Amino acid sequence: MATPYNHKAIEQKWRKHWEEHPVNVNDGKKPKYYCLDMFPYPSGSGLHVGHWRGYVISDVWSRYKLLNGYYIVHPMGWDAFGLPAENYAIKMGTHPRISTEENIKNIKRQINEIAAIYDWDMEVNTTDPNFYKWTQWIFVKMFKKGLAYEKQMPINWCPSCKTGLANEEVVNGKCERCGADVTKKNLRQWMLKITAYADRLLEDLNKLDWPEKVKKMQAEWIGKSHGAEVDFKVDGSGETITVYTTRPDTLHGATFMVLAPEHELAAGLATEETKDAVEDYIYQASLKSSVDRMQDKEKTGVFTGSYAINPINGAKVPIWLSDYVLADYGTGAIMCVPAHDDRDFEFAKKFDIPIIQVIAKDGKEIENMEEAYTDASGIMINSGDWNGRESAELKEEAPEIIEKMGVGKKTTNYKLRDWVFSRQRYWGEPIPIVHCPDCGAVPVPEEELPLELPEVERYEPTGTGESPLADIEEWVNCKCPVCGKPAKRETNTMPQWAGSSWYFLRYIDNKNDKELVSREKADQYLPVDMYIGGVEHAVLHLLYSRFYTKFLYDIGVVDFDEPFHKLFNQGMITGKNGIKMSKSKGNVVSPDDLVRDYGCDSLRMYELFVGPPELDAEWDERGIDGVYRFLTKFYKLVMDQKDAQVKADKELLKEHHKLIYDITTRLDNFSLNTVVSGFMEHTNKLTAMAKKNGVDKETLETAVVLLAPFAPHIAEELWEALGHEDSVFAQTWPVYDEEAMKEDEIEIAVQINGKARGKITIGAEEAKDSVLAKAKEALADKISGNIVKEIYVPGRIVNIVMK
RNA sequence: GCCGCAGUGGCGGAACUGGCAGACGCGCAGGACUUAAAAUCCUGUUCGAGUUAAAUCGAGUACCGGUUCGAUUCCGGUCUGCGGCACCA
Repeated sequence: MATPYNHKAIEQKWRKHWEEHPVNVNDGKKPKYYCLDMFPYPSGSGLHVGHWRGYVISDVWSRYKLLNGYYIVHPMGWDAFGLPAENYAIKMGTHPRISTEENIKNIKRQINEIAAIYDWDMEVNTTDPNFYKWTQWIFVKMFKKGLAYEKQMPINWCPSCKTGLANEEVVNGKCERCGADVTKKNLRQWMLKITAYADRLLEDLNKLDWPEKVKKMQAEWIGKSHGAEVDFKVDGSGETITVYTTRPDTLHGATFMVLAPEHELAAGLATEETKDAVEDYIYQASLKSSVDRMQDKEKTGVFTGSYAINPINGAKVPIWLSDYVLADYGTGAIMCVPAHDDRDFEFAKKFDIPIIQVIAKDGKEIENMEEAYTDASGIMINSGDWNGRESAELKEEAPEIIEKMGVGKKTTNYKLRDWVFSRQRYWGEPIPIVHCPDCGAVPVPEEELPLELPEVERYEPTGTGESPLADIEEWVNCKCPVCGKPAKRETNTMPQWAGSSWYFLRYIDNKNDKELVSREKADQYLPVDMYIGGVEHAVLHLLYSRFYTKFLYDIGVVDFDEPFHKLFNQGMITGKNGIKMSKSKGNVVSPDDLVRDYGCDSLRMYELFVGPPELDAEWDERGIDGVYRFLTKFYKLVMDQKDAQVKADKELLKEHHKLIYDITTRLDNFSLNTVVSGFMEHTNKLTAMAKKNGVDKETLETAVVLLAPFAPHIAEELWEALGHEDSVFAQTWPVYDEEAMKEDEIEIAVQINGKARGKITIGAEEAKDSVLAKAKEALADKISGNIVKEIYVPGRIVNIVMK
């Protein structure tokens, strides 16, 4: 009788062994495979079983690649700057550096419990000056290329986090981090010109092996649209108002025009009579938060008293102001075609403005229009020269026609805005800029980087729009790097995304103090082959990283312009009733107890077994018993049979190759939950076979190698028990033989009129006639009346159709 | 409002290109071992009818309809849940 499965002893033994004899070694000959996890921020609550799942998935995949002959680049690090870390420190009444260090220690311990093959020599921490030196260096490079610039403008402001936010960080009008309503604040900001990369960010999505959902989200976020700018002269003044439209085909139907209240000409268009109303409207609009403005479904507006001339037909159209027009998209002014746009229609109805239909619907002009006809299909009417033309065609051609007429031009617009890059918070990379009264904004010389974050007594956000760094006079006051005159340092810091936008490049050369990454190493180990993490970063981190990578490609740091070849989004593990795990909800499940009670191998397999890896799953730990029982069974099977001296017969050989086939194909499809059930099924089968005639050693060895990526400790233990001195991870992934899997005889179902009525056993290659004869014989008592049709799908099914 | 994803036993889920729906696991029920319990092993487990037990029959993959010899799978419509976008002209 063999000793029972003792997970504690086995896991301890091999953990120690692997520390001394790593299994993933770079011999310089093997091809590389870079498998990356989204690195965690060192939260105070530690890892929960949801984080674990992601890391288990990436480790299983890494070990699978390892067994396929790759050297695995599989690093881990800490996204330790930023709001979450700082907010946590404020709550705990400690310094973020201290709490961050403590949290990292705890999380690192937890991560080591996963027994993943992370290479800790590659570890990075975004708050390490040797790391953020390069975060600052990238900023300086961007500044020198004109991609980082200062601007005074109303930006998204989180009153709770007391800092400005990027557009991407505002979700449904709320702060992505804390959920507070976002307001506007007029601040001097550092901006990154991500819009300069809009086209490439959009086009290159085609190159990526990413979930369609994420690609679509990015494409929509970039929001490219084609159209035209059209110039409308203001009647009786020299002014011109340019509008942007995607529907220039409807130009004849423009019966009014609307400007955003923030438009620079807005106030000036008022006449004596309208002056008070216009000024009041502009003032009221300025008080509204973006949330209010978004949620006000009822349209408001004010007539300026001025008119514009429609350049296509000379019609005089009233100019209105309304806050449904956005100041920062297009030109901040639109032409309004109420007949063919829902919003314009609503506005025209409310303020009693004429509606002129210019595209026939079903060949007709609509009487008593009740809603806008927004399809760009139909024949043009009421459109002068354009009458009779097809609107869809005209939509494409109109921009050029307008351009030829000299009243506008063809143009393209994006929803993507430049990236608000400065934060009025302490815990971030200082922006390496000096403000000189004579020279203006001057970058800190590259050789002086890193510009270290100074110690402060009070690091809490001020809420004034100034960073806490502004209070440190000895730090703020400095000399201009260009002229040497007294100057002041920039006191804003960078957002959390700054470090995470490029950290994956640094892992492979994390000790290099001359370069961000050596070109030689970059060429050898980059880019990332597989990136695994949650979907919540679809338009934040993943978009920013692509932008950074393209920039670094442009300045020759790396030779690729997309960072992550393949992306996998694992589903979230939630608490009961699908509620997100969080400390405040008190439903966080820590992996620690489960590892202690069931072992790492069990938890690893259970994390996969809970459901398809890409879907969310409610955590219910009762099921872990099943996985533990499976490992116990598997252990017993191998230990009982290892010295049985059984020779593989045909049945065993068949089972052997089916096992390889099932596990490999399911793994290749990333169907990790069914890999686990596949192991259970085959182990049950092998256990039954063991009771009869025993199981051959080769089959046991194969099973152990296949199990290794999932349950590495037990696999290594059993590999040793099978008499091997090398590691199970030094083996190669088994290959199945289709011939060996073939069945001689198969059982198939026989249906009558599509309903299963019996079964017959046939030869694998048996001819149709013979099979049908057998089927009819087997179901003779159920066949009556006329047989209309007999169907045989080879090797699958017989269906007899009767009247 | 628009777009996307999903809906299968008591529960998590499986079913490859249309071919025996419910694999595997949890839970539950019964049994074996035990003085007893735990652990382990065996048997059963979609619902309903039927029977000592079976055989057998009927219904069944959110709902309604269609295509097909045959539909969880394909098509059309409806409902529900989740996610994304949301005055972007």
